[in-house]
Amino acid sequence: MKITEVSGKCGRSIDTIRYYEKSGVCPPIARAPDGQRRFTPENLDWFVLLASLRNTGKPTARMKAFANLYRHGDATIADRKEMLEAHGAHLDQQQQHLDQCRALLGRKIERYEQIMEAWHEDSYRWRLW
Amino acid sequence: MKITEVSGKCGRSIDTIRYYEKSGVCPPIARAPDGQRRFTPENLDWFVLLASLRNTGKPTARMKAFANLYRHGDATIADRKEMLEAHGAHLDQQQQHLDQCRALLGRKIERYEQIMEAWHEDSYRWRLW
DNA sequence: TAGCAAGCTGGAGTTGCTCCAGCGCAAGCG
DNA sequence: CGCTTGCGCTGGAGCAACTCCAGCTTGCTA
Repeated sequence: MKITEVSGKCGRSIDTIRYYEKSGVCPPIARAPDGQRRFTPENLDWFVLLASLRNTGKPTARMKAFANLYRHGDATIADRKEMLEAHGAHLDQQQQHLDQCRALLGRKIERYEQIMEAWHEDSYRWRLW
Repeated sequence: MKITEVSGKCGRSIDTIRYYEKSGVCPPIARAPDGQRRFTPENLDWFVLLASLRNTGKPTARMKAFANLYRHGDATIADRKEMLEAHGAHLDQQQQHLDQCRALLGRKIERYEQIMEAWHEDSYRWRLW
């Protein structure tokens, strides 16, 4: 698989994918004889997970730690499970932020609507004089 | 109100609040004679909104645009409402990311649990030989 | 009156991208 | 056969949004 395909499937830019390799957030990618990257399906899986975790705010440093455990095989599964569960808690926090923001936005928009309605009422025109 | 109080109430660091003023994301804050910032309740409101929008990924550039409209009074209310509604759409997208990530995490954790259970079964011990 | 907490400023450092110039290679086309 | 076009590569600069720090002032308190 070439880089544009991976980019399309995981939803990150080509530059970002190269950056991930450079900074060690993913294992080194195999190269064709001319130096182009050739991704395995397993590589793709990794980028899909990576993208989803980054979408929800996991720092790449923690992803590196995760990648490190992964390299050491099944013995680290308990640790990895713990890391994913920790991210689950983070998701809950983000959900709160989302809900709070929605509520705040709702109130603001409602207030704006009230003001705009008032523009079309006599009471408002009176106040102008 | 002093800066620590605002920091506590809007959930951003003191440095971040100063940075927001420096970069024009909020109106200039009044100063006490000795140069310390003194925040009005309206200032606080602004930071609370700002924090909520930043928590959910609104870029500060758009916040500056919003601040600009705000400075021009009620005539810009329709535009401001539109901006907030646009952010609402962004929230929905984030919600999708969250849900997708939760699903992915759930699948991964489930698989880890299966592997860990297998460690305690004879079938696994057999495979070792 | 000394010491400590809380504030200030300017500036450097960090994270996570993003963009760009300049190059190689391979395919298609006139 | 040479030429253009497209895709890929690298190294390095630039950027957003913080974050941290040194070095200073001011105010309270023991």
